[in-house]
Amino acid sequence: MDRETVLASLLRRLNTVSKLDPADISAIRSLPIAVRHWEGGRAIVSDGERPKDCCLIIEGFCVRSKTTVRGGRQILSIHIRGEIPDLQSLHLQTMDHDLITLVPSTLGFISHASLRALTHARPSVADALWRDTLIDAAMFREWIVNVGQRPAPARLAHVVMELRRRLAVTKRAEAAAIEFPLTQEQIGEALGITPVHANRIIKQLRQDGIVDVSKGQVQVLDETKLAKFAPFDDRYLHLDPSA
Amino acid sequence: MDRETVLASLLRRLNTVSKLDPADISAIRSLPIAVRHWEGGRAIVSDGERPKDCCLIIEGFCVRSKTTVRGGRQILSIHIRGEIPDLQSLHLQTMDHDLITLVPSTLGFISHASLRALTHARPSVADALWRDTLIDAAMFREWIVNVGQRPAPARLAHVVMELRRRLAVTKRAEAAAIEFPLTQEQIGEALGITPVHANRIIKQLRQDGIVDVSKGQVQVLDETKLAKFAPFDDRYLHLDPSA
DNA sequence: GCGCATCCTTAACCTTTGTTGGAACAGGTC
DNA sequence: GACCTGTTCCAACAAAGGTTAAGGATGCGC
Repeated sequence: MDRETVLASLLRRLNTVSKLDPADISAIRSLPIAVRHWEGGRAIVSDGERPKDCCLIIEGFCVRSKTTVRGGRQILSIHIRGEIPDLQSLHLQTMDHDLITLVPSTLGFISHASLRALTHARPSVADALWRDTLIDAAMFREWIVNVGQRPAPARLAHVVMELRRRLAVTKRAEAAAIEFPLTQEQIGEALGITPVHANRIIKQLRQDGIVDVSKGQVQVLDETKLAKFAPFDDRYLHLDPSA
Repeated sequence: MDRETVLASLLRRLNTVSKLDPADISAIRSLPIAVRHWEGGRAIVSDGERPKDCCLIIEGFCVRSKTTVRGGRQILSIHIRGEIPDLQSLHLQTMDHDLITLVPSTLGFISHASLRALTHARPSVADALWRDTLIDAAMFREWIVNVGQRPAPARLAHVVMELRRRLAVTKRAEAAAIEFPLTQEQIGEALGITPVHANRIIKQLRQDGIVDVSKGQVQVLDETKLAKFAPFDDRYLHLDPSA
């Protein structure tokens, strides 16, 4: 994997979310990044561990999740390329959840040491990364609303809308279909429902002609119906650095 | 309200959560803080606003919440004294949720300008505040698990356990009772259930001799039963700066 | 003391979601 | 081809939680 591509995916994300000046960008460009490939369905870091680096997703999909004592698993967020899903470990040394690949992925590891040196040398880069973790928190807030307030079918539709909006930034959301590499069991874990019920609502959304969730992707069947069924306001994603 | 008391509540929180050296502490001490009193049930900042300062809770209780288009309200977190519930607005200019007092409260407002100057001058203070916002996110993650995975009675017990643990840090959790100034409707909004159902589970927990939620407080009826009913691991609160 | 508003409480009924168990299908391996 | 394993799909029944409606308590203002 060529270093220019790696940096491009990182910088695209940071640039859409914050304003970076040329000096910041060149400082980020000189960050050492160790590229590694990862199988699908494998933990990158697990609950209780103390990682020594942060993980940039160069290509692929990851989820973060927590497991309860009763064995239930809750998916907390879905991550796409360009994101650093465990940036929080920079200041929260011990993981309180798992980070897992959904599909075979290319990852870039950046040591805490080099990140800390960078943030201390350049407060404006610290601000950008800080902001990134705050957007993470904003997405968790919306996820709470999703699980707490919406009926199951609307929950699924909302997750689809969000992922679609985020993929659009990376220029990879084709008009009507997006990648969605979750099994029905994982969809259940994301929405706080059983896999059986996940299957029911997927069927229902398909029959109602709204979206078709299958084979690792989502086909939007009717844009208008979807927008009506799951009203989506992307403000919480804070994609505009000046707003 | 005497300035020393104000600083004490802020520093206690930051000190239990991060390691601050004497120079950091004295820099924080010189932060300008405008103290104001607020009625109960009133918004401090609302969704869509662009506040110019952050709000320290000196005395009282606040919640953060989001309202859906269908009118449902979801409480996202409960905040106690010493906390800065909208620290995130430092880098996320536009609020994506509301911050509301539950009871008459004393608040300290600290301008974004002075906080930004401080974090840029002292990277270690920036790290401490950054860490604080990351703990915020960790609490949201646990809140997602609570709403997504646990049956309603266990959800309530978990919220009680968490608040109890956090109040203990401020030395105000008496052995068997804690302040819990939420109406049953608000409890429902926190747990993602209707007020009627909130009433049902409160009754059940009381009858089962676990906790008694009433009159703005929670009485723990049986410590052992509670611990068994709602196993609680406080790791996600990241109260130990070195862990 | 009366009236008003807010909160707590309960009951009956209905809808959504969970549980159990099993069939059908695909991809991979021997 | 036969045999895995993981996934999708489905049906019947049970449990949790939502809805509606209404009565009782409590505190506050007048």
